[in-house]
Amino acid sequence: MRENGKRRIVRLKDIADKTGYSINTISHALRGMNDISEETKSYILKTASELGYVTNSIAQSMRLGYTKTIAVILGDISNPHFAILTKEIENTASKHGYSVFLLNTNEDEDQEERALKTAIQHNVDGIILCPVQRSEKNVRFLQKSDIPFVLIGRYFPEMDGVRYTICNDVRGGYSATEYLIRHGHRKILMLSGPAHISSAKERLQGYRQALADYRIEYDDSLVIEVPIMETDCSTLLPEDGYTAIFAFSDIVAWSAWKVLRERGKRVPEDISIIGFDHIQSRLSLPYSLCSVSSYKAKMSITSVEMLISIINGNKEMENIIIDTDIAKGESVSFIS
Amino acid sequence: MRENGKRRIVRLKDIADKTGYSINTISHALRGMNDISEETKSYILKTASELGYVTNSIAQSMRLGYTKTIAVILGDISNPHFAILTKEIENTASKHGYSVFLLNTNEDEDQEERALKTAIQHNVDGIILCPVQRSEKNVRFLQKSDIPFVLIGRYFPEMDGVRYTICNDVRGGYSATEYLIRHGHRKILMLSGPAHISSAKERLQGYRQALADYRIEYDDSLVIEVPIMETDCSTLLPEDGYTAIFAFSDIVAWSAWKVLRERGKRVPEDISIIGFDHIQSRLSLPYSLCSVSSYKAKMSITSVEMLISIINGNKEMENIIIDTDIAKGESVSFIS
DNA sequence: TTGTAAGCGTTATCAA
DNA sequence: TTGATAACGCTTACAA
Repeated sequence: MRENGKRRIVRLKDIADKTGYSINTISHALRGMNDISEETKSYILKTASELGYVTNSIAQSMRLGYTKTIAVILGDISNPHFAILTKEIENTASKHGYSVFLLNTNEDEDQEERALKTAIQHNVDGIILCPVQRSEKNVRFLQKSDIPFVLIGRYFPEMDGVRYTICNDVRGGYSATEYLIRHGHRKILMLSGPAHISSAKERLQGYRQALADYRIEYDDSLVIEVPIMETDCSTLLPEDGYTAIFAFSDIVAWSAWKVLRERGKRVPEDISIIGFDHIQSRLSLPYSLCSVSSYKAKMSITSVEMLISIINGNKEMENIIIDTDIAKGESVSFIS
Repeated sequence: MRENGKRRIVRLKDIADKTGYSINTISHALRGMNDISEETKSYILKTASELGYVTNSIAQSMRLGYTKTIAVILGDISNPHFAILTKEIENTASKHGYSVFLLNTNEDEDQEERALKTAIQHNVDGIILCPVQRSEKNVRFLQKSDIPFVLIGRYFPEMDGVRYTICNDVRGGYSATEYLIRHGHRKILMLSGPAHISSAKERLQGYRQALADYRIEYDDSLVIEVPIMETDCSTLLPEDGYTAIFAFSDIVAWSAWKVLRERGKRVPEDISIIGFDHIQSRLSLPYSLCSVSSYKAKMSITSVEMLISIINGNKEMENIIIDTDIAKGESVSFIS
């Protein structure tokens, strides 16, 4: 199959040579156009499959101007939350005939920039991006490049014309906090994400709003910022001063639970915990973490469909803000 | 930036027109070749970046015959084990200048076939595949297509010339079982994976080997096959007759733990559990599952480097079988 | 119903 | 040091 080191790919020309028809006829026949006689068509199809022909979409793209690929660019696919999103995105994209380039940013702005350039270089038709949000730079660059894109999970409130699919983080943060308050908690530790990330900021905002509504004084020392790529918050978790924790993500929540347990504290008897993302929707674990569920499948499907719609020239897109729910779990109890 | 609906991509020609040089000169300058004077070069580079030029790798591929892309095809990226592998693969690939297409098979042979064809269509330079293994069909097809590929995590013992990176599943299964035996267990339930999957078969083989070595009679009824895409094994788990469980994967192990807990059994006091994959290397969880650790990073890195080596024409590749270790956890105790 | 030729954006060959 | 031209494999407009 190899000739002088280079892989021999079967081309239209090979089928043409074999059948005696022209390249054009082969092309038309293979795409089932109705200007080729049934006879010739089936003869060509047979020969093509005998030779093991597959469309060369590189050449096709060259001619047609699109690649039927999208890029999915996010922080870290090994984070279950992103993994679940990506699964649904790939699935939906594939249903629509699109293939997915996967690129990690590791939440680093430079890597994000490189990822975006890689995507553009490969002529992807569109990009789904969970932005690092260190600054607006990379998204501005994207905008200028005029490539269709959709943000997922995070957005820039001040940027106009940037489409996004997010969940209602303010509401989610609010209901998580409210849920704890209704269980009698008043000293609620917030393990927040970095302030430059919109979802972190808005969950915190929801937290503060709930405190205010329930006339609980906001205490600065009860808000701790956990780095976004951190999986172990042992050094960050205060020894005491709170009866409940609201964590920015399930990853952080589980880690906090682990640290508490190592310190001899019981969950939920001593400390209640609520997380965000509900990764247990995919992962069957013995102990259930109470979590704000963000409908990952819906978010993924919406973002793909939104992107494809933009690719197809639709200018008037509504941003999508998906509802959240409390997924109850044993990590929260009434205060004793 | 858009003209009549189509995105305007900056081409070499645009830079040529702007600077007055020929396309050839631009191309050489941009690639830093030393047959262009420094003056012209820097002038061209400046203009290129002003216009926002990025290489069109589609056109480049067309000409050069390679795409600098690889496909990663596996069962389900939302499975943390695969997610971690994929993260490392993408990271390593990117270091070597390759971009990654992500394709899920959902452990279905037809979807696998479609994924392979999609990959080939997009002219990937190589494929990393965790095969469905319903049959040898798709891998035979791959072999015939002559595209470089490497299997990861699973292999076909009877197929010659198919390169793979796996962990030592027999040894892993053996040491897991031995570990339980040394903790006094003799009635060990094996929650096995489907028999057509090599890793499942070999872990089971290790289990049987260990039983034999320790003179424990093999009991057919203690081996249960859990479907590979199953995340909930509640209907499959026997009520009693065992004091320990060896699960094919951590996913299954955690699920079993959950079911046991729902049934009022304590882990490890009543039942000990050991899993496989050690996904807690990435995920901080309060309760630690004892698990066979399979060095996912090493496996991923090796598979990428192996693939790239094959792409570069290396014919003599050794298959890699990676060692396993027991990652201790509180889910196993001495029998009481 | 089928064939010819141009063109997508790049790189390589050869000439100036 | 720079420029003209062909070629990669495909689709499309037009010709036969």
